[in-house]
Amino acid sequence: MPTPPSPRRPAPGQPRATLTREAVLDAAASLVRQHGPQGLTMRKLAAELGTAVTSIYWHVGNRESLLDALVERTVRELDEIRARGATPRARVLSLARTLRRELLARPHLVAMVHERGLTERMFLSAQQALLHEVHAAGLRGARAAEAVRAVQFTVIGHVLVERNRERAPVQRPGEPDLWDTRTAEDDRALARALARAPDAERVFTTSLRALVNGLLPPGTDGSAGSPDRSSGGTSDGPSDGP
Amino acid sequence: MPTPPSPRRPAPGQPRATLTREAVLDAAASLVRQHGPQGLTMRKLAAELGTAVTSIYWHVGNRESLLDALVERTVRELDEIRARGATPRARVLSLARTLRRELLARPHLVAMVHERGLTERMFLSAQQALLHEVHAAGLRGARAAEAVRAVQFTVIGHVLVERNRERAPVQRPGEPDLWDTRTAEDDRALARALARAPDAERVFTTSLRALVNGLLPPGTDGSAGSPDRSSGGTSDGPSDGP
DNA sequence: ACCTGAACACCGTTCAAGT
DNA sequence: ACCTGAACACCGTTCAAGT
Repeated sequence: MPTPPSPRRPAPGQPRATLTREAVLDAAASLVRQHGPQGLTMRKLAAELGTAVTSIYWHVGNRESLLDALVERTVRELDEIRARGATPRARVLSLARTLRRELLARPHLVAMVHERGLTERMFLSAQQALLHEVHAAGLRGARAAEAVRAVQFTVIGHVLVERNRERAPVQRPGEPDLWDTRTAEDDRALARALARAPDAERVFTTSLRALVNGLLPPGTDGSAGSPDRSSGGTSDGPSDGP
Repeated sequence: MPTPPSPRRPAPGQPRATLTREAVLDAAASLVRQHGPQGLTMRKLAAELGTAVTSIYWHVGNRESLLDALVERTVRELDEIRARGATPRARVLSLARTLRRELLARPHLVAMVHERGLTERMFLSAQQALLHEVHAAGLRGARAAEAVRAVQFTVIGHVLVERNRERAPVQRPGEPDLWDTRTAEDDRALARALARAPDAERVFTTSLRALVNGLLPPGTDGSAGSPDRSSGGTSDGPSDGP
């Protein structure tokens, strides 16, 4: 949310307004977003800010605590996610989609959060919100916990794979034949479903909707619209969607 | 680019014979497993091997392609995962558990695979195997693809969170009260289910079993509710691998 | 074919010294 | 309170020179 409103233009050697900790963090975050943590060197950062390398140390201590501050900021940003929508179902979907978008917007920072063991902390607010909706939909106890986790892991998994495809080597056209021959085993629809590289957001929304339909009990939501699936006797696991 | 030298066999017990590419990779992998990629410096590696820093360059080119080779090796190792068990259900579970174990055994290397966009490639073999079982259980087309992805994402999600807990800051005792007050909302069982830090493997197996029960159509498997496994030991995975 | 030390450019960090 | 350059230890990499 806090965007760079800094009036500073990076003109190396040019005197400017006083250097502030916020300005250092902004410039550092920008470098990390573009080139990852190893693209952030104290000397490049100083050049970007037009100061001496050593000035930075006064404001942020050292490189490690600078990265820590960036991580802290990221956690705080992800913590501000709120649900939107009328029904629990819609609100869960909105949470998942927002989560996905925010994670994809800062992959390097998210990776740094993970390295520092703060992934769960980062998800805490979203987890609480998911929990609230799942509760509102009627789930309790272990069932509710499972549902929250399922959504969370699905988001993580999708983001991971998407992020991976972005930086994947060429492979995109040659990919299908990994699946064709006997791999997909006489099931062409499956082969396509697995090998295709379509609109990632659509795929995400679709499979998440299916998951939510399987997880949440029917009837809490007018928009359910799908014929109820019979699950055998005791089994109550998530079914599919449309 | 330097060509790979002939596969000469170094004396098994002896730490110091002639320097070989394999020996370099082994030592490098060991350093990465212990301290992560940034713990691998060419100079430390040379010290470890008892050679001059520059000798390494003859065998592996440079640091970047050394890391590439490590990644390649990791992908190859994860590619060797095989299913075990009698029923599709059991085989899916065994695949997931083996996958989890192998991923947890080399978190840094897995992260490097991901950075290079090879995550999907690394999962390819497991994905094919999962697909085979899901097919055997009777799923087809998009349903089968969804099931494979669900298992895959669940494994990834669990490994991510587990890994995260390992390196998380203290927080373990203070964690529950994040959930207590109005967070878990009058549902104490839920609060405990979400905040607890119990045997991670058990949690994994339990939620995966639930997922599989929900995904696979009933009737293909007689052992639906069998209370067979209660031992804590890791009993199913093939301990193949280098 | 394999190994070596010297040398270079870059890095994070400290510190005495400035204002 | 803030900023600075010099200096140090460490890094990856190149290269001419050894065997």
